[in-house]
Amino acid sequence: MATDNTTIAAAVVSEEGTPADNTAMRILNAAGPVFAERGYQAATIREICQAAKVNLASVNYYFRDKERLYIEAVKQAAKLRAEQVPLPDWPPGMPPEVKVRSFVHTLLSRMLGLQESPWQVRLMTREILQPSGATQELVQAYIGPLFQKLQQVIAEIVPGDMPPHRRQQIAFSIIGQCVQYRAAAPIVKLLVPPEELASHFSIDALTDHITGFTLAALGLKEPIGS
Amino acid sequence: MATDNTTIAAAVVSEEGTPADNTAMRILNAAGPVFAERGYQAATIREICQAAKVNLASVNYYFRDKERLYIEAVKQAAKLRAEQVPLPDWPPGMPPEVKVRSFVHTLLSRMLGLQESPWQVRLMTREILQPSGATQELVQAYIGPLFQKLQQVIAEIVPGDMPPHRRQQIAFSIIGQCVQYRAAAPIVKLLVPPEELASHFSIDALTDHITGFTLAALGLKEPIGS
DNA sequence: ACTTGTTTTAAACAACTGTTTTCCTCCATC
DNA sequence: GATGGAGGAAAACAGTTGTTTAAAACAAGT
Repeated sequence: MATDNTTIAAAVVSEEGTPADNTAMRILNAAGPVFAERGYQAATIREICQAAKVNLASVNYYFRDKERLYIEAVKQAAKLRAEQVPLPDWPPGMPPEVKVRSFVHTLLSRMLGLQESPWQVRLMTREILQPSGATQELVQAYIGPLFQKLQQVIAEIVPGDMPPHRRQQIAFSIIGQCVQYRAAAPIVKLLVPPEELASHFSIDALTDHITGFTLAALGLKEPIGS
Repeated sequence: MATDNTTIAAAVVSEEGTPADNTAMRILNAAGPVFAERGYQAATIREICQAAKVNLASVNYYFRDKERLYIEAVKQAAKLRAEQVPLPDWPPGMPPEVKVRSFVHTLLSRMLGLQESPWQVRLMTREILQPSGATQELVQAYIGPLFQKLQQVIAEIVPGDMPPHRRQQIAFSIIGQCVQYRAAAPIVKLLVPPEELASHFSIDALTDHITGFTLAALGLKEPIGS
């Protein structure tokens, strides 16, 4: 017996540089993209096992359920993406405008990939929109720290006596501006002419706009209309 | 035979005040909430028929497929929601600040319901995140007009020589701030203490914040930090 | 070599899915 | 009154699903 309790993931992911050759790891790596592509229900264990080149029964052997496998896949997606695009860490004395900009850039880079959004992000987006068990850990490991760090940056800008809920609203305003280009990507594509998409809705162009919009709202920059 | 081609919906929804007692209409009304709740794959025809109190074969009789039924359900959700919360229409001479505010309020009201978000919105959110055929019509009938109208309001504020892609970016910044409270609702609930949620993240409170943030960014109002 | 516990495999299982078929009931038309 | 087509009801169908079983293969300890 390999699966005794909740420490499945720890045993599966094991220590750092796993060559990912053991069965459980192969399953986990194959499951992420499939879940991201098809969604929880439409994804079949058979497809995952085929992609991982393991036997059909392996999923139930190593991860008890389809659901447990899904949760582990979501958790690993968050872990991977946070490693790929770590939160910025600035030396002391860095001006807040720069922090906001790099923060926005990090957020957009996490959401949108270089080409198309990576499976990790698509899987997490799915989970966020339709919570199914892994949301809480997702927030704790991935979104929570990000949210806190953003609030710290905001606190450096706004007056000290501003109530915390206002800082949270501002943080959500920044996050919301970034996130939608992932969540509503198909719609953005339908609303914006394709030639403008490439030039003015790239990560860098959007970083410019969102940073400018936000800093203007906070009084650190001229308003948008010059 | 009742379903011959693409004019199914027209025949089903028929003229205006349908008493919704005919079988096809009962199915359509029952399908929306079920699809919104479970998603396309997890929703079963049997559950829909049971909710509509019609025979199992009726879905395939009136709508050919499960997929056609789904598309019709999405379209009707957009139609219903647009009727429930129509876009604002202002008399000439109304100052742009007021237009922005009422627009934000409308957007938030569409997204968030009075209590919890209605099934129409949840279904549309699903479709947007995972396009499956009805997205295009959804954009044309529901999101497109909204986007255009918002750009008109923006055009009244910003300088006339501002390139169109900048107006689009601003429009997305406004929409993004609103939409996330629907798309990422479970996460907002996890990040914000519940007592603050009710008081400072209601539709009215968020309207105040987002309007203020946006108008400040556009130079129509003082920056956020007083 | 033999035992012991773990992993892998192929097959089977039972439940559920969308869809189709078959039959029955109306009800208007000739 | 007979006829025919449309609407509805129940059953059956064919395929897929997650999961389990039972046997085989393997690895290591003695």
